[in-house]
Amino acid sequence: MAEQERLGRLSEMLKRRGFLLPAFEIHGGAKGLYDFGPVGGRMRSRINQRWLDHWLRLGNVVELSCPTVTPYAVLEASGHVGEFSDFMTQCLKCEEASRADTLLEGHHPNPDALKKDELQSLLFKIRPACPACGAQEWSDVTAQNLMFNTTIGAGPSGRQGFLRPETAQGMFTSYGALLRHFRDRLPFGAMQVGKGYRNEIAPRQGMIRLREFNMAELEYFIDPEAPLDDDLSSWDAHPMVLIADGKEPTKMTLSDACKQGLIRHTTVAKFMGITWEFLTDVGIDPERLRFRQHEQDEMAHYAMDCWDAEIEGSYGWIECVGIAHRGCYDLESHEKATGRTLRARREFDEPRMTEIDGWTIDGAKAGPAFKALAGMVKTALEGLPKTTSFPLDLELPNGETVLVEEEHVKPNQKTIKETGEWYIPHVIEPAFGIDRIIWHVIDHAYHETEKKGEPYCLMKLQPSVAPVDYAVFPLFEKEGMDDLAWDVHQRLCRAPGVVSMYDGTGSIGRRYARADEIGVPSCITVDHQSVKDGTVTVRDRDTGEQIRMAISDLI
RNA sequence: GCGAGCGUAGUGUAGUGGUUAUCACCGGGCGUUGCCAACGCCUGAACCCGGGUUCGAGUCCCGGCGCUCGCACCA
Repeated sequence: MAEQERLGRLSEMLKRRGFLLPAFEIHGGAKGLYDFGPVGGRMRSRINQRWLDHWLRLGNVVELSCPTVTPYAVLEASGHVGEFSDFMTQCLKCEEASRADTLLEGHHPNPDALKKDELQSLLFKIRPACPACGAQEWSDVTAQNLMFNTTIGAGPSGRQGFLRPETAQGMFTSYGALLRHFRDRLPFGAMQVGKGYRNEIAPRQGMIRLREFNMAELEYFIDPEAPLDDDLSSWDAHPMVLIADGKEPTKMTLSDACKQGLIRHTTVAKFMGITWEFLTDVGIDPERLRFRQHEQDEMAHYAMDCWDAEIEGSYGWIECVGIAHRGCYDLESHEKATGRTLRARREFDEPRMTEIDGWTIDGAKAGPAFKALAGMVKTALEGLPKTTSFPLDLELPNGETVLVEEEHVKPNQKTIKETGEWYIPHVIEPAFGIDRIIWHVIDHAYHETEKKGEPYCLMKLQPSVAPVDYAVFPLFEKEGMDDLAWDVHQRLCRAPGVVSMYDGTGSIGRRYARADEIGVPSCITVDHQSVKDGTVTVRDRDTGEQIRMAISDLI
């Protein structure tokens, strides 16, 4: 209850001070869409930048920026067209909407795989009871797609497309360029921060479920046969709360979790470590951070392992990051759909020699004799041992039998040398919900205290993500203090990456309070002495302590 | 999507059919003070949108949009 009230006060402040605002409000608002306001906008871009910098440290990761408008074929290949469509039906009595496949569970081995008309006819045949009212009459099945539809181009030549539901697909489809860039050497990664779109049926809980959201994803391509030797020692000092596959939470190091086989791949563990580092770096309380492994039936069918970073805040434990070992699913899907090769080459330590000593066809004779079947004959023949004698009745895979004469064949004797092989890389994907992370950074930074018996609000943001670095105040807007303060402000604004805010209205205490509320780490005050000797006071947000320093030493 | 509740200045609110829509914080100006939401004076700003009932609607009715919660959905 108290938690609810705190959430109310926090939301009110975020709106009032311009962190987060409902979008398009003067037109009545739009569900699931938010503005980052004059204060939140800066914070968002800082967190995005921080995220990119953090992963760039890996040294083999590049940043991409792919379109949000995505052709139908791309998302069909990725499985999103199928996966993100729900077939809905409505109870004719109580109008409750249900998923057709859910209603038919138990009446079909895999209703999820059925097409629309198959679901429709099965639904009308089985007539399952409505979970809400028990009636058995259902409307026609309609497709509800969670992706935003759009048309690329105008008129009849327009192609169907979607706004992307994740940034990942653009990185998979750029695989060729990435492989070239990294000179054919794995592992490597591509990442991007950007918008994703999901036409949620019921967006809820403020920033937690949005229709347009900020996401940051890394696709890290690895050789599945490479040794699992990622160095996890830098996190040995930080045991983390892990919930493995439905088990009880335990606190242990990533190294131990790998040794016990809870985390199935050391790169997944390493990314969990980097994720932990990033989240705590931007201000997430490590005590309210845990990793939960997806249970087998919860995981996408192709995924080999998946760990979510969950953060506790005003809405309970919320999944904010997913670290998934996706196997070769994505590249393989795009390969199948396009016929393009999306592979990497692995050289063998020693060339592999294969001795072949058997039979093959003599093309000049066998070709005219078997015509269309010649290819099949060749394959079948090459499978036969050296000891085979001809003529021979050879049974082909299609059931036909052909008579192979001695003149149709010749010995096949050769040595094949292979120096390596092509394989489809596996992908480990950390996917961050930036909005959810920003929400929790704010939630964890928001402190309600008292000052002289009055409620006082302090946003203890990490300086690296605070929306404003410095607030500059003239103690009073006269006697040259205003001009000097404005000069200091200008000087700070000209420094690269520094955000300064000038505030000359209200009492000095009020201005400190306003700065504290949006988490400005340092307040600079220009007073009478400043005008005489060029020094100012610098106040620390969290301690309130002030030191005096020369303006020239500020930056 | 269904059900319930709600929608009034920047924020939080009062207002059960009848003057110029309440109060507080808030914002701005001037002055006093001169380092932690100070004081005085002045001042700014709202009934979500559309329709209906009525002599008269912030208030009642209908529809839309939005918010919160529950169910369902979703990661």
